[in-house]
Amino acid sequence: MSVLFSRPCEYALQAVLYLALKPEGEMTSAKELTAKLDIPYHFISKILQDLTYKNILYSQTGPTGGFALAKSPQKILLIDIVEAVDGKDYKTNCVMGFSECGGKKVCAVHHKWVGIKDGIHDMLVSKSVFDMAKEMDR
Amino acid sequence: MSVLFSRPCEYALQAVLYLALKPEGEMTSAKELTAKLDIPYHFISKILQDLTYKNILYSQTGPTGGFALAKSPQKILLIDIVEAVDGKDYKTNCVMGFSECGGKKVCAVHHKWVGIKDGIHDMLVSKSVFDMAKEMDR
DNA sequence: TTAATTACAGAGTAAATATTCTGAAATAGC
DNA sequence: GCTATTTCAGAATATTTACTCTGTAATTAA
Repeated sequence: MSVLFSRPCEYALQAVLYLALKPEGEMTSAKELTAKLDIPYHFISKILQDLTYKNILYSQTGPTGGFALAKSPQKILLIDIVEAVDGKDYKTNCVMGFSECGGKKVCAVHHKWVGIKDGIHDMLVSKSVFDMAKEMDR
Repeated sequence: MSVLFSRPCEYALQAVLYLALKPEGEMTSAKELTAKLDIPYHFISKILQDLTYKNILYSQTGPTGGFALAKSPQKILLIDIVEAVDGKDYKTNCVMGFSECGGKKVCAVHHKWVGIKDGIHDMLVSKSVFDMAKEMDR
C-alpha cells in the first residue's frame, strides 16, 4: 500500500502538514487530527508522541492541550520528518537488493537510481512545510 | 530494508538478471541460484515458481532440469518482472498516503513525484535484462 | 478539590509479509 | 523399473509492521 515511506511516516507527514496551517502556538489535539485525517486515534497518538520526542512537535497535556510544531513551519522540511521516522535507508540501500552494490561493483541501474534519489531528496527539501500546506489548502 | 520493491521482487530481479547471462536454453537449478545469489533455497524456489507461472521463466523437473528465461533476454525488461511480482501500486499510490490525491485535489509533492515516477519507469525500461546483466558481469 | 480532558508509557494484539516445511509429481540415467 | 534429482503445490511458521488497549500523569476550569 505505501510506496516509499512507512505508514507511520506517511501519517506523520500528513499530520505535520496539517499543523503547519494552524496559527503559530495554537494547540491541536490528537482527536482533531484523527477526525480530519482519518487516521486511527491510538495510532496517530503514538506517532505524535514520537515526533514530540524527536523535537519536531511540542506538546501539552490537559484540556486546551495538544500538539503544535516545535518551530516555525517555514523552517521545517519534509525531509526532517522522513528521516526522523524512517531513517535514511532509502539513501543507502540498493534498489535491487544487492548487498555488494555501492562501492566498486554496482548494479545495473545504480546510476539511474542515484539520479532518482536526488529527485526524491529535492522533493523533500525544495519547500517548507508551510509553503506546501498552503498550496494544498486550496 | 527494501526500498521500493518487495523482497520477493528484489530477489526475482536478481535471479532473472543471473539467468540472462546463461546461454539461451540452458537450465539453471534453484540450488545454483541459492548459492550464487545467497538467497534461502525454499524462498527463491517459491519465487521462481511464481515467475514460471507468470510466464517469465520456463521450467523443467528432473535431473538436468531447472529454470530458464521463457523468452530471449533481449526482450525482457525489468518492468516486466516488477509488475509481475509487485503489481503497479508504485504508479498509482500517493507518496504521502493521501487517498484523495490524484484527481482534482493533489498533494504538495504530487508533481515532483510524477517526475520521479517517470524516472523510475525509465530506469525499468531503458535496457533489456541482457544488456544489464552483461554490464554487471564485469 | 474535584471532574474533565488531554498527552504519555508500555504492553498487547492483529495483520501483512517473509520464510520454511512436507510431501508429491515429473524426468533423466542406470 | 529404480533411484536420484529436480520442480510444484500448499500449508505452516516466523518476523515485521501496523494498530490497539489499559492505566497513569499533567493541566485546566468550575
